[in-house]
Amino acid sequence: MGIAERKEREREEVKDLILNAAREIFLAEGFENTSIRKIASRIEYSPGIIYLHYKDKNELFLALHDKAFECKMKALFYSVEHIADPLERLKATGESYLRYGIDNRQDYELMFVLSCTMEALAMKEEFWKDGALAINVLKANIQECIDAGYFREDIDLDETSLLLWSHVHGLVTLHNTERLNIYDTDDKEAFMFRSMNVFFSMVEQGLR
Amino acid sequence: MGIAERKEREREEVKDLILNAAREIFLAEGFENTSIRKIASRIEYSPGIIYLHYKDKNELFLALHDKAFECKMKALFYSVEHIADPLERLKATGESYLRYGIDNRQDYELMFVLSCTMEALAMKEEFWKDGALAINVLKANIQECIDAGYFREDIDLDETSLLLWSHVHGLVTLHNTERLNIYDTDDKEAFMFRSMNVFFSMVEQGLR
DNA sequence: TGATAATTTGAACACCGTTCAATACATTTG
DNA sequence: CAAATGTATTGAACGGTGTTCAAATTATCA
Repeated sequence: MGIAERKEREREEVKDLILNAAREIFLAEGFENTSIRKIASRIEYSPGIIYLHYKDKNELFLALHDKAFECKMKALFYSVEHIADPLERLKATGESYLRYGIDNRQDYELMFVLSCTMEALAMKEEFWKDGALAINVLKANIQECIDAGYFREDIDLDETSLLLWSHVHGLVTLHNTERLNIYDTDDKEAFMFRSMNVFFSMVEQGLR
Repeated sequence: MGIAERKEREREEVKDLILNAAREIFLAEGFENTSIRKIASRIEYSPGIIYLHYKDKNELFLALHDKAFECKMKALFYSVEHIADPLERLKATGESYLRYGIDNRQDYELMFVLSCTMEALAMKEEFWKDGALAINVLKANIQECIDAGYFREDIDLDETSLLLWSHVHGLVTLHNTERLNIYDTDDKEAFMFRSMNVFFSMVEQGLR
């Protein structure tokens, strides 16, 4: 029965078409300006088609979220995998995260800010697959730092990972929402990275 | 010339009416659901009236932003003013900030997340009055910690204040956007405060 | 080829921010 | 006091939004 399979394949193709168009518009124009009608007209279908593949706009953006997460988080951790020293790798991860967050605002918003994606997620059971994975890599890295004698042994992996994550997340979001303008600095990015250096030197000394 | 003054007073009254209605709806239903039409109908005026007092929706929200900032930041710093020890006061400030951020999501979003307010601000010249003020209090507190011998003398006030701010801001925003759900904890709030304690113990040891 | 099933459409609904000619009201003038 | 002027407010209209669903189109099967 090759016919049913072809149908299924064609369905998936349209679904991908939608997702890619959505992604393109989203990256170029942001969440607010990515409308169902725009997506539909870009792929030369009627608006209704989207609702035959995604329950609503939230679910479409959740699909974008998942794809970005899958792709970008893997790339992030992969890019620092070669660094043998766990503390150096931890620092490099933070720097890459910050770099990525400010160079890819839309993606970052999709993954870590927008709540429409979380609303869609809450409707599902499979809570956090890739997200949990990323946190696990971070926690493993912290454990390595403990094992290597950089950090003392009694620190909690969850608490410490949140401590690190919230710091870089805070930097990215303050930057991306223009809140760093209160600081009277010419080069905001350099300023952030300097602040991050202070943070890491503090981590190095303070978790020992 | 009492007549012109009365007119002016009436104008201000309507402007305040708008602002208060906007605030009420915003607090109850969030940014997305606060529409010009809803605000107008609540105060029993037509939608057009709002545009006679505010250039657009962004400027209306900037007014809400300014009011929240003026009121809430003052209250925050005032609530810890009595603590003599600078390090203890710094910790208390962080805890109050976190507490406020998660107990008042809408207000927090208004002050530190929404970019519509920043877009409206960018159109104005008077950049950051209250915001800068808040950062200055924080920087002064850090300076006191240096003077009291808690922190070493060569740390940079700007970098360190950003370090502290971005941490608590990160915690609040991760919490408020449901991103802490990746952690398998029952009590997210307690978890955050524990993480913050680790952070402060790290600050204490790492900035000395 | 005709009947049936699956796919896709696009008009319709109830909203949104924003504008602006027209209306309603207040004040001043004759 | 009435008419004329000036000001404040209205609300319909414009071009958008997410979403639904009867209807039209297209593809498969007998």
